[in-house]
Amino acid sequence: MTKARASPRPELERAERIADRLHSAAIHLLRRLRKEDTRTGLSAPRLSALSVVVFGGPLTLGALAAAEQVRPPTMTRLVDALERLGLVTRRPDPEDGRQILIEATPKGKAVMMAGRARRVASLARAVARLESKEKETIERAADILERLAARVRE
Amino acid sequence: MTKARASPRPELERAERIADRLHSAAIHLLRRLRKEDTRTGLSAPRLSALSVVVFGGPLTLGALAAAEQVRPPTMTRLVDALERLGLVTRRPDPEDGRQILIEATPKGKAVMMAGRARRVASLARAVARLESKEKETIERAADILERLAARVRE
DNA sequence: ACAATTCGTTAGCTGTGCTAATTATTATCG
DNA sequence: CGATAATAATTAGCACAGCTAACGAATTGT
Repeated sequence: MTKARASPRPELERAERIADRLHSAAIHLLRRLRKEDTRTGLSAPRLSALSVVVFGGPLTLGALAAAEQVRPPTMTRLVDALERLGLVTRRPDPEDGRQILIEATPKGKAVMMAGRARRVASLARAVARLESKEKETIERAADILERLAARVRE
Repeated sequence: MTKARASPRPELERAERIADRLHSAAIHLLRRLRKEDTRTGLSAPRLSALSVVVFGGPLTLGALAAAEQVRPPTMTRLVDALERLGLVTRRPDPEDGRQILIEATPKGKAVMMAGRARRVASLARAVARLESKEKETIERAADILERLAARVRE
């Protein structure tokens, strides 16, 4: 705030304009990538949950539900489906009989990697076609967006 | 860049790394913003369809379905719901009896604007807290992301 | 004029999200 | 130690969103 006289409004409006476009861009981007995900034979929520299990090691159902920002009953059914498909296993937690530990099977890891590769590849091809200056911009932007997401409150 | 000797692989890997992080950032961002949307009393698909109707003037059901990348039966039910809520109207196309024209009511416009304002505002508050250099980066990134989304093929 | 196409709807399925209630286990406290 | 409270996962039952297939009404083309 230096010389700007009627400062608050224009600055907020600019932030709103940016916010609006970011929102729209994020929607369009994910809409395209979701189609790639379906080729794993897994829906988006299942693939996403599997991803957490694969990379996040064995974890309890509650922890997985929290990570996926979903209620436990929803996660119970997602895990049911993944277990039927032989992608994860349930096993009792040796230290707490109320909990279960969910872990990825080798098949689960393989499916996950293949799916991720496909999805990322289609976006990566588009990214690779950008000018190198643009590439730098969105590389920095990716970081900023993560921090932004974490800070969006209420 | 420049001095890289084994060029093709590293360049692709870099694109993949960027793609992966963009994907993740977009997911997290939208996950947060979706919560804001629910405060309109409308689900995300309904709000999104309403947005197209409000800003895209009267349009046919087929056109709306295409815009939302959804099949006609799905759109029929979304429009049913929006119509029951008094947010849009159906009226026959005077030039083609097979088609209908969907238009936003004043109430629909008001709800849309209020919802958009809330959603954008929460993101805008986070954006406004960024350093001005970061703001510039994501402003440029928003454009690039849109073009990126349009170019993701296959 | 009649056959083919197009548009929207209906019917019926799968999947994902929720809350409320149940069951089993662990923690707490008197 | 034992009764009670709290916690973890599940089950039951609801709403909504996506799909394909099938259908009726209207338009287009020959």
